[in-house]
Amino acid sequence: MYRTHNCGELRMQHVGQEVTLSGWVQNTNDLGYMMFLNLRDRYGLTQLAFNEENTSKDLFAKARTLGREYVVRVKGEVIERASKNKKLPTGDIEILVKDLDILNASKVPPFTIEDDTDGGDDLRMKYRYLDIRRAPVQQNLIFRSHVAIETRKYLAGEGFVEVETPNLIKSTPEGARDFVVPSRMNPGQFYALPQSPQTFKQILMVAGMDKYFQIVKCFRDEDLRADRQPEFTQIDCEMSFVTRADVLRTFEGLTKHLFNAVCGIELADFPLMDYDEAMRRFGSDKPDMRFGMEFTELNDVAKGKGFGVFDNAEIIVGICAEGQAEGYSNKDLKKLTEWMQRPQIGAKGLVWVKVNADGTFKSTVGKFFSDEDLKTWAGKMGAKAGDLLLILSGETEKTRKQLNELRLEMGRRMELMKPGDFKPLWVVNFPLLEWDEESERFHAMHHPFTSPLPEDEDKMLSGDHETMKSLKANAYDLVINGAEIGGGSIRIHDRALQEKNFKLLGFSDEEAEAQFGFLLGAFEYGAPPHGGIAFGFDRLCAVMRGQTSIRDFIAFPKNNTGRDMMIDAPSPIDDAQYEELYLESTVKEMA
RNA sequence: GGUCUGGUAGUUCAGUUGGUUAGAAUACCUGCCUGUCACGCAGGGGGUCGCGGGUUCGAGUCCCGUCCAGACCGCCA
Repeated sequence: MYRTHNCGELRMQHVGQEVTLSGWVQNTNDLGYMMFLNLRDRYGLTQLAFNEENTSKDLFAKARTLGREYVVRVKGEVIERASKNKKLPTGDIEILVKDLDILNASKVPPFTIEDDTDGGDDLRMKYRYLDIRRAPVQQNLIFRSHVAIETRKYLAGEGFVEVETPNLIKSTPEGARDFVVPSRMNPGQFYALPQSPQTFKQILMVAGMDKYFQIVKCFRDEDLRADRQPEFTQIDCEMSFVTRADVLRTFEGLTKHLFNAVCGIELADFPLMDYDEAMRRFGSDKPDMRFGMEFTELNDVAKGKGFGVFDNAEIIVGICAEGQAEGYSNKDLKKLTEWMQRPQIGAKGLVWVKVNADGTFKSTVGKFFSDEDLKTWAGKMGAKAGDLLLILSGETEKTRKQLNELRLEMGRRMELMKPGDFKPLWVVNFPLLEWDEESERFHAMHHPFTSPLPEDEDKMLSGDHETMKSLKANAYDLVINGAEIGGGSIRIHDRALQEKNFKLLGFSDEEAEAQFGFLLGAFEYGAPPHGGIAFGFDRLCAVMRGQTSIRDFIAFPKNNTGRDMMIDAPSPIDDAQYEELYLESTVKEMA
């Protein structure tokens, strides 16, 4: 037998018992006449004690050969400690060891297996099996498991059926780049890994499954970020005979359940906000609602005073940073301006106004605007004495995006994003289409199966650019603390409307038929009205624990070049594999 | 595809205007230590300063190239 107890459960009540424990050596503490050792497993740490009085010479000598991360089994008696450690749950007791088996030796690990490791990311990923021995990483994976289990419980309770969909599917040019898998049995042909099970779940609705879900891996061959991996997990769902309200109610319920069951947090009802409103008030389709600092447009009060930059701008818009006037010197504001001018943000400049306590103003544009003018601005922006106004101008879409970055940066600097504070938001009525400069055509903002709002259906093929831009989709996103947690839509379930949408997106009838003929065909056999949603599971876990990097919630993540550092993938394949797969040698030479 | 930051001991980092034998902490090894728990004390080993080229009497330091890592922009229907 390897153990009677784990390393986290022994307490005073066990004193006197003979126990067997197995685990890893966390550290040794040799005082000469006696030696202590912490034994670690997933459940905690238990101190082992050896001393000259009660330990045989041989056993003591054997204990002294132990190094960090050795795997051992010990038998001994639980005794009360002479000096207790209040920091450990097991700190009242220790094991007086009578028998010690070394189950496996260990090399000295390249970084310390402690909560705050000294190892860098690179090393941690290469030795991920050592990294996962660390409590914080284990806690994240255990947390993730809880969220998955509670998701299944809740959705099963709502009558959802978990159905698996295939991983080897068909490549489509829409959307993200596909990962592609050559088919040996079909020379020159390729599978693609799914970017999402979208079409399959819709087919399941046509098939009458009514409520489907799946916790499913999805794959996108695009560049990575701290919150983006090439393979990631979604809570994917679809429901039949539902309206938007039904979907939102169900998944607001899921979200509340998860926060409650896993974190013990009661969330209030989620507000709804129109996409247009989110853009106007926050310059983002995923506003962080933990703090205000909303946008105020100043076009009507800042134009026509001879300041050319403003006079020629499509929009003049600002935020009010409460109480920040004193904290920012001219030098700080110059630095902030330069931060805004970095290519990543690309603002041309930044206008600032300090509201002084005596009712005067200090600003970059004092030459063009009187204190009376600035007072009007301050009033419009709801500013008080001591506040700092930050104002951008230019083309509407770009300027709002830039001011969004500034709002978030000020929020960070002013520490307005408080840990433990969760502010969910439904963003609804997204545009149906998005103009793509590069290919000079419209793309589906969500995906091509998203239904337009009913009142927009007739306008779909008008051909007028502005009308196309104004079309609204029955699509919705769940945003928590500025992170997009999930998105979905009420789908098209009618062949004619789906064909119309494909046409709008620049598909020829032949292309539509070749790529999505199976779906169009299915729509002809009694497709019910349906809609759904997908949550980014990794991201949800990270946000629930107040973290931004999803890598810490994935057991074996990839680095920012898409490489698995532990197994060293991707890697070349051998010549026989090339031949078997009928791949050209030119490809081989590049690898 | 682009911008920025970094690469020095097993590890995390410092290293001044270019100037003696490249340091600290930690880890590791040895010895001492009657209750440690970040134990303590004494000693020891450990370096192709990512790689290649250049400038210079002299390069960890400056320049060019390159590789690797990270953050971000593009991209992610």
